[in-house]
Amino acid sequence: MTDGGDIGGGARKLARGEGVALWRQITQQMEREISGGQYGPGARLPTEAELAERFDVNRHTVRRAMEELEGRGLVRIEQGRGSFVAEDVVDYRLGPRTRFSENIRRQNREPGGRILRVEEMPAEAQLADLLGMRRGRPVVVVERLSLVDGRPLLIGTHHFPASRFGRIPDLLKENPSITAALVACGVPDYRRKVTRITARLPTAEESELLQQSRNRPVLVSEAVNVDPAGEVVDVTIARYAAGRMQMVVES
Amino acid sequence: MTDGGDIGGGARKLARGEGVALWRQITQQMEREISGGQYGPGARLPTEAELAERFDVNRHTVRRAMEELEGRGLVRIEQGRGSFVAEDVVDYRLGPRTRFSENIRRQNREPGGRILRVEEMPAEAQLADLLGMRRGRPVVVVERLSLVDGRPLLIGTHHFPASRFGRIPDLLKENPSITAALVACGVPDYRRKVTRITARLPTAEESELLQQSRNRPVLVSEAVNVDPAGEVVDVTIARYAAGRMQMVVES
DNA sequence: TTGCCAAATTCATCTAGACGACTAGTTATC
DNA sequence: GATAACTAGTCGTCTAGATGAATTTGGCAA
Repeated sequence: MTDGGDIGGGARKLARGEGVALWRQITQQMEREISGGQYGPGARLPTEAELAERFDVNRHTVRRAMEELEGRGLVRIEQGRGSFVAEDVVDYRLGPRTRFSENIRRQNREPGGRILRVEEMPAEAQLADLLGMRRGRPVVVVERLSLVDGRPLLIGTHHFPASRFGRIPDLLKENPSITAALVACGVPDYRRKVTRITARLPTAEESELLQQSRNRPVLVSEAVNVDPAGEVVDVTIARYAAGRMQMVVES
Repeated sequence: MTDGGDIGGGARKLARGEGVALWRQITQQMEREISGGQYGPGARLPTEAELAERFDVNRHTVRRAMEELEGRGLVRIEQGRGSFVAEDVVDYRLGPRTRFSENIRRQNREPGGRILRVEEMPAEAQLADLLGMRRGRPVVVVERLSLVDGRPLLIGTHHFPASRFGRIPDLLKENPSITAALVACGVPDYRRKVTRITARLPTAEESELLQQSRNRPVLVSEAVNVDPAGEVVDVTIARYAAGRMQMVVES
C-alpha cells in the first residue's frame, strides 16, 4: 500500500496547502467511493463526525463536501438521521399534449396532487403579453402541487385570462382537475405551444413543498398552452424537483 | 418608524430564535431590495463585512445567504471584487434540427468554441444501447466547449460509433466544426430524436470550464441524433450554464 | 402491549478568529 | 514610460466551539 493511502476504503491523506481545497478533495474521494459501489443506492453513509475524524478535518469541512454531493444529486442528507446514497428518477415526457396524470400513469406510477392556491389578480406586463391580453386585466392564478407515488414532483402555477375562465375557481371546488375545469369552460383540448426551460436553486418555499434539499436545483419550465383554434388558454410555470425526474423531449 | 426597523433600506432587525434561520432572513431581505430596484442590474452590492455589520451577524452568516442568492440566480459573486446583481440570459432553441451556431446567430450573438478532448474508447453498457451497438465496441468521444460572445455556454460531449465515424478525430484537426466533420463522413443532415433534460450542481471541472459559480446549476441534456435514414449518428450529453440561458422547446 | 418521556444521536445554525487567494490601484525602480 | 513590487480591499477556506432541531432508541408506566 502506498504512502498511508488505503484504497480499499480507509482514510486517504488529503493534500494540504497545494491549491486544492480540502472539502473538494473529500467530495472527490466520497464520489469515487459511491460510484465505485462502496455504498449501494440508499445505503447510509458515515456520520459527519466520523468522516471528519477519518479525513482529519473539522466537521464543517466535511459538511461543505457533503452539501456539494447533495447538490450534485449523489447523496441525500436528512437532519437527525444521517446521509444516504441517492436513488430513483422518474421520466417526465414533455410533448405538445402532455397531461400530468397520463404521463405518470404511463410509467406505472400513481399520480396525485392538491390545489395550493386559487386567486384572481391583475396581469403583469410580461404575463399579459404572453396571454395576449391587456396589462392589468384580471387573470385567474391556480397553484397546484403534483405528486408521484405520494412524493411531490412539481409545483405548477397556471394563469388563465379571467374573461374566459373566471368560473375556474368554482369549478375546482367541485373537482380539483384542471383539465376537467377547462373542459367545462369549453376547452375540450389544448396543446403546448412553446416551453422555456431553465434551472436554479429553489426558494425556501419551493424546497419545502417539493420536499427537496435547498441544494438540489429545480427545473423551471414556462409553457404557453393554446386551444385548437390557436387561442392562448393559459401560461403555466412549473418547478420540478430535478433530483426526482428527467424531462424527456421527443421530436 | 417601528421598533428600530428602517424600511427604506437600512438595517431591519432580524428575528432571532423564532424558528427562521438568520441567513434565510437575510436572503429574503436582500431579495426584496434587489427585486425592489434598490440595486440595478449589474450594480455592486455591499461587501460581506458591511452586510455582516448591518445585520449584526457574523460574516459567515451573510455568506450563507449570499450563496443562496447566487444559486437562485439573483447575484454573482466574484472573489477579490465583490458581489453584483445578475443580468442577461440567452434563449437556446431546442428543436429537431438544432445547430449551435445558427441558434446563436439568430439572436445576433457571436458563437464560438474549442475542442477540449478527442479520444476513442470502448462503449459502456448504457451508451452502447442508445447507440444501437454492441458493448465494448469503440466509440469516438469529442468534447467541446461552446461560447456565446466569448462567454462559455455549454460543454457538449459527443459519442460516435467508431466503425462509421473513425475519421472524425482527423477531420476535426482540419476544421473544428462537428457538423462539417459529419458531412465529410457522409452524413449531410441529422436530427435530434429524443432529448432528456435534468439539472444538478456542476462538478468542479464543469464550473471551471463554464466560468460559473459552483452554486449555479447546470442543465444537463442527453440527446440522440439520427441521420435521415433513422440510423443513430451520435449521443450527445451537454451541460449548459443555467444562469446564462433559457432552453426553448417549440412544439 | 401500548403510549409516553428522556436520553442519545445526528444534522443545522451561529459565532469568532485566522489566514490564503485574487483584484485593483499605488508607488518604486529601471 | 514601462514594469515590478507593494498594499489595501474583498471573497474563499479552515478551525474550534456552542447551541438548536429532528430523529431514534430504550425504558417506564398504564
